[in-house]
Amino acid sequence: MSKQKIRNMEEFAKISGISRPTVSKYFNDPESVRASTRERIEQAIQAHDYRPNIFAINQNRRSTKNIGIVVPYLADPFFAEIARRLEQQCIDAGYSPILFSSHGVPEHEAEILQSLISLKPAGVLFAPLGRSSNRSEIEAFCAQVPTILFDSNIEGMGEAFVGSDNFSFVSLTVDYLVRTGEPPCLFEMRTPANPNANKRRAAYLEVMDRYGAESNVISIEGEGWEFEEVGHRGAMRILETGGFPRGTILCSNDRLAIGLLSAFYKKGIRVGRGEGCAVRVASMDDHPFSQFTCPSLTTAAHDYDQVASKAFNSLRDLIDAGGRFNKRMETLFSAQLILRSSA
Amino acid sequence: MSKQKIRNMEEFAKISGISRPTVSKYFNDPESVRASTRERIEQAIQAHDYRPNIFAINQNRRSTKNIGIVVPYLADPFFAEIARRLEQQCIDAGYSPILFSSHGVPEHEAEILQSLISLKPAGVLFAPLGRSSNRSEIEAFCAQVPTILFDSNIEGMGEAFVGSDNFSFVSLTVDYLVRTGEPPCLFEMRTPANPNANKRRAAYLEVMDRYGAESNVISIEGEGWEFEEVGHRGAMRILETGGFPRGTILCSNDRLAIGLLSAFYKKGIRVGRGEGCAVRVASMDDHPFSQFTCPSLTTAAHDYDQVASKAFNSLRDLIDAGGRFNKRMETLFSAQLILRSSA
DNA sequence: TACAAAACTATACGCGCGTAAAGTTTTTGT
DNA sequence: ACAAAAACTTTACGCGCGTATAGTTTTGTA
Repeated sequence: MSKQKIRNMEEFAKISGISRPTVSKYFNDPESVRASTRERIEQAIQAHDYRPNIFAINQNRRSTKNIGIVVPYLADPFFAEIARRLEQQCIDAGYSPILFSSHGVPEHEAEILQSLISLKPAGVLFAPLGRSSNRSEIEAFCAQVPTILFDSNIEGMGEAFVGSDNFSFVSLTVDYLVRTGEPPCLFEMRTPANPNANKRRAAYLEVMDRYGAESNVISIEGEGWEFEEVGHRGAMRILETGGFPRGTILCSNDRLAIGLLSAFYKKGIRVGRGEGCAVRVASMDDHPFSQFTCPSLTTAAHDYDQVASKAFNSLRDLIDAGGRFNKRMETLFSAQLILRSSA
Repeated sequence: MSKQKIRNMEEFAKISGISRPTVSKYFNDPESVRASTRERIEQAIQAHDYRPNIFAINQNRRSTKNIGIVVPYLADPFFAEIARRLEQQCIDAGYSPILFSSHGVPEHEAEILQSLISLKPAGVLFAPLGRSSNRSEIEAFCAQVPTILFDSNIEGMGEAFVGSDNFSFVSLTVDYLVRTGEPPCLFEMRTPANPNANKRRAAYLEVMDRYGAESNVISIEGEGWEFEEVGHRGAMRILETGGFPRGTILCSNDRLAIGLLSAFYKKGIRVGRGEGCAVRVASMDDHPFSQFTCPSLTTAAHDYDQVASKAFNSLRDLIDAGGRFNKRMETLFSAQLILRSSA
């Protein structure tokens, strides 16, 4: 540290012996000043620990170095994980990520978008709630702020979409289940919050058809984002009223599977591919906890890193392109089959 | 909507027919202007959808309406939950919460604090990493920004601490286990990230002593915040080298217990209080997923709502008091025993 | 050594708002 | 109905920085 605290760039410029406009130039892009100048400034920064006032910087700029990251439900470790990767990408590239969770509530989502506009972000990485989202609100937002959608696609919204190829999730798992046993029934929510679930259902029907197998969709009731609870309750009801129609179940997502497995456990029904197992369960997402379910969950994994990288790079391109793409691109990454004990 | 977009408060004032200083006064506190004036302004807001420039507002203010929320590891649903409640409290009180996760990395934590200073928050709700935190960094931060610690206490840091009473977690669970069976051994990490773990160990030793029972602490190796993984690996090693010393295990936290239970499952050892169960497991935290473990986890629950409310209200008091308390207060909430199937 | 290009300095203005001071209008209480 | 209080309007300045312009110094090159 040193004597007195510096109040503003004027003072800092004086102390460092460089003119204010040049100092300003440095903070906007250190490479834009002569190496010797850069050194002197950086020495002064070290010595006096000065940072330009972020609010004054952003006041005039049409856009800032902020990047908004919006996820639908942060208490879901899947989103926490993907958000973590996105944050890191932003920081590495010199942006300031600001993280928001809609907490499963459409009104929160809309409010988040509203306040994001005030923050004049350079761009936004946005995973919408899906079905319950306020479409017109999102549309208005995307018209104002360069936005990349990820995870949940909403047709036509944002300048691009980056996510996972739901068809590959289903075909990989169904293929494996058929190859090693029998075609599965599908365990899902009747009114899923997330559009991926609908795509997975459609994929299931198509894949089963391709195998010439009869499809069998079990749609359970339940609203909201507490999927484990919904899966558990739904499974309990089924187990108490005749049971599942097949000994092989494909679960629409891992959180639902966690609830399903806990129901099987409670009923004393052994799940797995080994001896003495009554039922096999596979699922989709490779949720961070799916490794520790009982039994551990055979699942199709998102490529977290690829999705995060591609989403961020797309946003970067979008920012460089001035906020608009000629064509809305959709990038889908294939799933990877993770074989564990449940199927 | 209406004709053209309003650029600034000057224009907005003209259109609404109120002078700019009065409009400014309104935005600082709607109650501070005459009801009739308020109505005219609010009508104009509705009509033209104007919001003052947040950066210009914050530029001059010594502190803003921002409240920083910092948690050590957001991929842990426990912190996601508590963060959600804190966010809501902030919003309800008219503040803008800004959420950060240290992602288990001390350097990130320090950087977060640095950038928080730039945001001139009215206050910060801070759950530090604990052992690995950079103490002097945190100390310097707390000297500049009104800060309330929660969840993890670091002696002397921040103006107050709000958390859970670790002793009650241990005494409740041990008491129950003793009453219905035998005194437990303690399953924990040797070098826990979080200071609560140390308090729980101390409480365990004290409580066991009080019962005249011999304590037995099993400290497993492992670093970082992937507690499930650590718990699983640690438990597997123990099960493969002689097994646990007692048939009753108290786990230092639920995430560790999730790993432990998955190890028992893998080894075909039945956990629970019922017939044919070889071992009972209880734990602490009431992690959002502990309901869906196999078997469901008997645990001591945090009072999420109380902790969140008290932490926020303390911060509010702190802000009202000008950023300093005369005395550093520590508030601890007692645990509540949640009986499920594992013990 | 000279000379153009690059990088700098000095000066000045504007951004959108907070806020103070002085004067004017409206409201309130009696 | 009237005075005091409250709320308002007008005017003006400052915050910390981006950025434009014109002039000066440094750098790279021949």
